[in-house]
Amino acid sequence: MSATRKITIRDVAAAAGVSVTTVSDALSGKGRLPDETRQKVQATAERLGYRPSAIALGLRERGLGLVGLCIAPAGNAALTDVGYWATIVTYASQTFLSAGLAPVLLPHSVDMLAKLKIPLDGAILVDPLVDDAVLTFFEKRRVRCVTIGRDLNRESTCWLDDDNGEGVERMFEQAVAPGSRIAVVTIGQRKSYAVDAIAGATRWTERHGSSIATFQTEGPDDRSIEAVVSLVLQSGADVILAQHDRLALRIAANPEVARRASGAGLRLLSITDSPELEQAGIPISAVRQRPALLAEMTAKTMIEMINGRQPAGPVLLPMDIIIRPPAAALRA
Amino acid sequence: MSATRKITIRDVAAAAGVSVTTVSDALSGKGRLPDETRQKVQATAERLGYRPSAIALGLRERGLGLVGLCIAPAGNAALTDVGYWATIVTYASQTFLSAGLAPVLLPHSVDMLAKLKIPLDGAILVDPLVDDAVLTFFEKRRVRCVTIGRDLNRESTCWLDDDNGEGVERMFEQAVAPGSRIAVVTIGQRKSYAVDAIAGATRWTERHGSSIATFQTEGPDDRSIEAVVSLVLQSGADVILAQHDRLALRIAANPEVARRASGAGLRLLSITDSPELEQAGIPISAVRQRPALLAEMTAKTMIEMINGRQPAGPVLLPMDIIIRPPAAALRA
DNA sequence: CTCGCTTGAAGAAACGTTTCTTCAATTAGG
DNA sequence: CCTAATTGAAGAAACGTTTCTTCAAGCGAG
Repeated sequence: MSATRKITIRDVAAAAGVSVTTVSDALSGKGRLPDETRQKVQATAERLGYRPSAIALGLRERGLGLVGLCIAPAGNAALTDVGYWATIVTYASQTFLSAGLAPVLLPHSVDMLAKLKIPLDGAILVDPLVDDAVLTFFEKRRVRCVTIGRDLNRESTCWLDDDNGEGVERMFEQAVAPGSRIAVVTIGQRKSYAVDAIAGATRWTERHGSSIATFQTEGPDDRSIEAVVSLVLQSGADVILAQHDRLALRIAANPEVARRASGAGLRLLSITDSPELEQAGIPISAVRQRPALLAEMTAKTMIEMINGRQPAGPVLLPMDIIIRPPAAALRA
Repeated sequence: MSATRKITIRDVAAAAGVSVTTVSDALSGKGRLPDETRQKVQATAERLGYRPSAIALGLRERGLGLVGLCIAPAGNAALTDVGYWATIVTYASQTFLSAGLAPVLLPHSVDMLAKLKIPLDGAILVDPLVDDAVLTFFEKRRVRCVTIGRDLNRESTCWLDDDNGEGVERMFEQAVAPGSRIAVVTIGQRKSYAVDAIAGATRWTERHGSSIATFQTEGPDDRSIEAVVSLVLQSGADVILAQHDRLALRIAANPEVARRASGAGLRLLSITDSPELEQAGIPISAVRQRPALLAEMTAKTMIEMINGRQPAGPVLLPMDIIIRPPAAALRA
């Protein structure tokens, strides 16, 4: 420690008895200098423990190579709670670091962001909300931004996502009988992945002459969910499509759902997959997202943008379909 | 987008027909300016979309408020795989952000770090290796560093950790009968937490006249572990203390261990806890680490250092003890 | 009328680099 | 021996701010 003043290039120059230009040239291997001078300067710099100031460098180069990583929260979940996010952070960071860029973890709060005085070369926003304020903040500050998923009320941003629409459509193709009555259960804020997934399901129903109805839970509490589930059951649905795995598990916990599902009179599907679905009492088919690949591609898009290339339009990644057939089907 | 040159304070000054000083004063609320001028300048700045350069600011202020977060890998595990690390990253980041500092995710690789030209105000290193090269790198660059756990071959760094020694000692007090024959099984690189834990166990044995023997596996593969376990069993140990939860689970999978443990003739303990231990076939007591608190305190220590206060010596956090009594004891 | 105080605003230095330009001294060539 | 080219090294500008200092104009008081 000991607040020793930082050693600058001027200190080295003075100590070596040369000009700052000479020091700069000697250390960077540029300019026209005899080896003798070069070595003398290098030795002096070493002795003094000189390190060039990254900030001064950044001032010249117009950028330090910092990229933000920002995750819009879903409810009260934090990075730790959602493996999907942790995977994205890990892989995006890795990609950035390999390119010599440093990933900065950003809060999804305009107030906190405003306090951070850091020169971002770009930022990735994961799961933006509708009318996302952070996205607006980035636009105002002219920070390049790529999102994973999209802000449903915004046209302009560059985004990537799993191809949830195509994924769900394909899952229906494999797991659902034509003519089925579909019930979609949504929960929480309107998210682009859910919208796309429902669009995919709708395309399937249009092709196969099935019906589709959407149910929205009032809240994430068990009572609201129970209420919606009983509505769904009354509606005579053959197939329930849940917005995400946690919701699917809660729906699966309903005794009537479990009874009908085990008898193959009901099929439970989820728009997102997770290891926990494996453990559910009844089979739950799902579309599996690919956060690692998604993160890598998003980071690469960001790198392209930083290097001045025009970003491509939206990119949609094909997904894996996880079919967990009902016991009845297995027996057949 | 569109590589439009950045708007500088000079542009605003020219557009408003004033000097840069006036612009700076007008926008920061300092200086002596009539409201009229102030507003005119503010309007011009707004119109042009002027944003002060964070780098230029940083150059004056000697620092941008960037703190590194670096995790020394254990084997091939990444951030995603270890909940402990994800928790640390989450909570440390939160603490930094609340203090207006921006957390940067750093690789545990000197080569990659050297390519990153960023002005770090400090860094946290989690689980440093013995003779950790990254720690040396930080020292050379004069980057303030706090570690979670410590480099066993280094005296000088400021570090915090769970109090593994006291924790294990207390666990023994509660779970182990005096006179027991203790076998400690270690795996992988020598880590400070394991060294401390073994020291705690040794203190307990010295007080209670028990014996302690240490076994090191050759590698992380099942064969090496089996070999060590059979040695341990031959040694007639009553108590096995495993270096971490994953190792404990593998040891628990040994049939002979399971047999003896279910009969209360053997007690299996682990230096680290995890939810998976709950699911093990036999009871495994453990000391539970507190990554959230640890991360918060470490981040606060770092903030203190950045603010110029002398860091305290090592800080050890009291741990929770998770006793999972053998079935025999439950019956009694 | 002039001195001194206040007000409004500009100039300049400093933060730490790199790079472009300049310049003197040395060497080679005719 | 004089000119031209080369070599070694320094000067200065630029990157974008903030802040300390300076300065002129206006105004009231003596």
